Amino acid sequence: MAEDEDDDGPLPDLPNVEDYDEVRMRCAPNPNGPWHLGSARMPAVIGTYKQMYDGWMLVRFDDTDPETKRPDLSAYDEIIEAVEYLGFEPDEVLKASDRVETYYEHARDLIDAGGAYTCSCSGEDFSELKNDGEPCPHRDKDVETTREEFAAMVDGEYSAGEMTLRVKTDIDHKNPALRDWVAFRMVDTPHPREEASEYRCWPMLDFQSGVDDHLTGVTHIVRGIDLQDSAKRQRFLYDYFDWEYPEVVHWGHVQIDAYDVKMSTSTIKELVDQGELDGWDDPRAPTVASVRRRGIRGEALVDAMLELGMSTSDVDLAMSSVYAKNREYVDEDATRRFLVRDPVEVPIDGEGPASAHPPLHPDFEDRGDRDIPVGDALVLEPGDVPDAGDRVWLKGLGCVEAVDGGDALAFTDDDLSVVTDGDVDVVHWAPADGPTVRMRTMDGDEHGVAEPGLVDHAVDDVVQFERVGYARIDDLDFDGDADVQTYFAHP
RNA sequence: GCUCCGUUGGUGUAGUCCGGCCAAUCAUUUCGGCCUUUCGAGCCGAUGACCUGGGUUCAAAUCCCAGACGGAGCACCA
Repeated sequence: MAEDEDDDGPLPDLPNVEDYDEVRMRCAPNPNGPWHLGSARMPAVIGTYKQMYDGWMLVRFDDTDPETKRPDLSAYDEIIEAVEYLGFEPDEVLKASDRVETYYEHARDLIDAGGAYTCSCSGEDFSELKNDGEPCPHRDKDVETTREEFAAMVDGEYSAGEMTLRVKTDIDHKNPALRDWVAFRMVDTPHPREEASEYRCWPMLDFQSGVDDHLTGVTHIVRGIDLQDSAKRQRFLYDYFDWEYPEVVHWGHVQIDAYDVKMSTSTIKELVDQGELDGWDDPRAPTVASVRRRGIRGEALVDAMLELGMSTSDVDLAMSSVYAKNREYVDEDATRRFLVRDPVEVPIDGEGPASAHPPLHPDFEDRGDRDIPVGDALVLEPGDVPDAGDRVWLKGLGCVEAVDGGDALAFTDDDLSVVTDGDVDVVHWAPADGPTVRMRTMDGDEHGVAEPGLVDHAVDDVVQFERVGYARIDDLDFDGDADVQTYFAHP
């Protein structure tokens, strides 16, 4: 890879990079729950830009709403873990709820600059005036009164809804979304973090994030189109403070196919609470934790996210694209194993080998062979059981024919040519007394019997169940309804 | 209603700023073939797209106008 030049990297260039000594970016999640897959796009892109430009990345928890987007105390760590799983390391981690005093200080400065006023209008009243381009009666309040009332807000002397601090922008700006927006409001519910539980006066995102971006020297902001107007609102703030606004790039929303569950933190949380999902890492949940548990590499997710590019239109991420990327990472290390789902037990008689020795990995013969005993009965998947008189080739073992009206199998003396000629299908199989397996998939749990060697793996190994697909070994000491629990990744 | 933004094959993307080299790139998907005692990988091949209508021009995916469709914001959410 070329080191410099615009030799196309994995992402389009950020604007005006040459104007800055260092590209500094932030990933600003709301810790109101663990991450869904869409959230992974932010660290994937920002982390990649960090690598492209040898830049700096901050993870800043924008946890300034203790009520409607109430932080989940365990989500802070889970989000950092998710970032690391994706392969990135934040240079710094901040929590907005630790920085409330800083926001207050800037609010006071803004008030002194004549840039804000306390307002006791109800939401509806203000909205009505605003939509007509009319100032509210509080707009011309003198600075001293605003100072006092803001101090009272900070002291918690108002209840929710009674008082706000508004930034004075342009009350008849042609875009109604930009007119005199709220910078601080009262929240009665204490913040779940002990350290922040006394605050009642909380900044809104546009204020908090605007101040923090400047204070942390952020040069490039990457965010969703839902925050398109944010930059425009914050520019008023930056003008009052005489700050330079960072470069901004917006992208569209991501949808992910293949899931029945809506990709929204609140929806997933609800399903988990109701027990519809077995936690955030349920394979049916469109979450980072879920694909991780399935053995999908963070890098694969990142690669697929990067292919979505940076367009502002909404995009659909095909999980097949994630799977394609993941195969490239895991195939080489994925030991081949047999797993027979919905096993049908069939006795096997006649003369034949006592065991089979297919390779652990066909591309790496030097890794050795498996040892699969045959016994007097084996299991096949229902669709693989031959009808009476038909033959199948038991992979690694040999050709068998259905005898006794289809109730048993007997070895034939056919050689491999029957397979290469296309007359006989090759199927996977397992001894009937092999370890039982529960395999969790996006479409529900499957049960099966595997070859004995499966228990020799370690947790977290990704294996390839031949003719089934890749799966991660999850629990070798499973106390549920099987000996081993696995999570299916993808074909 | 007001204000932004977007629209290239099934999916995503390149190209659009500075019109011609674009009968449109790459990836994925799907389907064939080769190889293979699975699946995958690998190799070969196929299907498949410039939202619509006008205009400018020798020439438009690219510029202009209009429209359609889609998304976002107009919160004391982030």
